[in-house]
Amino acid sequence: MNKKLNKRQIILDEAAKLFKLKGFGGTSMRDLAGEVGMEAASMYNHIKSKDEILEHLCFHVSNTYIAQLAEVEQMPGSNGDKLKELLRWHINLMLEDGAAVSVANNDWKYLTDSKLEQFKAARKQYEKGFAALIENGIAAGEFRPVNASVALFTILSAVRWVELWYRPGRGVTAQELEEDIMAILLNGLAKN
Amino acid sequence: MNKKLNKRQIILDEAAKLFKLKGFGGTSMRDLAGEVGMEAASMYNHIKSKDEILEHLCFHVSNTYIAQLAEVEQMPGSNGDKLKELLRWHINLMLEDGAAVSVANNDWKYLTDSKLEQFKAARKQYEKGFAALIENGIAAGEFRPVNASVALFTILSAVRWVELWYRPGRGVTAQELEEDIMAILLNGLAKN
DNA sequence: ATCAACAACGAACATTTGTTAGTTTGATAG
DNA sequence: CTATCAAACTAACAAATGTTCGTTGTTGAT
Repeated sequence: MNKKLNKRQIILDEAAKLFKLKGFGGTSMRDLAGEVGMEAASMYNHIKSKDEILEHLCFHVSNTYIAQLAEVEQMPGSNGDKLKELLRWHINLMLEDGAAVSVANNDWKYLTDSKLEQFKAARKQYEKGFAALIENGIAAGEFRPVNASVALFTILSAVRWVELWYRPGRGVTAQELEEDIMAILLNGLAKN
Repeated sequence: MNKKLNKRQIILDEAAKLFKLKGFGGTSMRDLAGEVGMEAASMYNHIKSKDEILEHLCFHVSNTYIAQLAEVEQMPGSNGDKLKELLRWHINLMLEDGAAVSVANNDWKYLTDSKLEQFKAARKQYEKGFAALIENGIAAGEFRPVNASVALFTILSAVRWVELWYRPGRGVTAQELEEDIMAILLNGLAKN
């Protein structure tokens, strides 16, 4: 049974890479099977359907997001500290699990019916919590008085392309990346 | 002949909307035809193929980008002024022609072979010019000394989601949007 | 040695896809 | 009225897609 979970995980991991590279619609089950090293039909011993793969990847990410938000909310410290921590976490997640995050960012729209609604709800929940953090910071005088939604999306989307662009050993270190992104966004939001 | 160009334009516009909504792979020619108000086969009197539609949308955007960059480069003023102008232009393009920009941002990977290379080259050219602008600003002491590539992608991707999120009349005005995004990014990049 | 469970396979399926061919319609110019 | 020509239609195509079925090894416990 250990082996079964293992093969399933391989399929999921490989799917994340392929979906990121060619998109959900652009990746056939035969493509994926080729990458995994078996026939397409064989994969159905480990997964239920192509949709299930997408669901797993998307909700794995959204669950992680929400869990991390809850953790940061309970942290001691100023709103600026919390935002900093969340931002740092986002960047690192991109560096560590970028393929899955990319799929959740780009291919969630191919989720089916109820799962789609579920995912959108999860995303909205995360965004609401994140926006509240910014609003609190503005109310406390820590942040520049901008529209919280605008700040939220500016920050979230700024982080998104780390994964599409960053390649280790290509002139920029991971630490430099983290520092510079955070410098721009946190100073941008800081009052004066 | 006027009418022919018109119908073609309708198809292209509707395709941009659908591709943005459901992705290139998720949109069938029959879907598109339904939206346009004719049979799928009839569209081939106006367009050459589904790929041609994608190519048109992508290169229309990349050409606009490059033209605008050239214009800004010739502008008088500091690097900060130029960056500000380019940023403002980006935001407005998102508000005016967001569907096409979305397609160029998300579905360019489905371009075929030589067109794909061509598009990547165009994008690289734009990024290089944009990065040079930032580097000049840093060298001139206008901007905080961050890695230019990191700054570039932070800015470019921050702008990307305007289109996915912004809906007129939903609490935030276009002007507020523009002001706040620019405030965060320009202050973030500004020295001190 | 036997049995059961699992995991891989080849073949086939029903659909959907982009696209082509041939035909009909409808407006316009002579 | 008729010839013309673009633009729409119906029908069909071959290819690709996700998935199912029945079979065949393979493994581990009894």
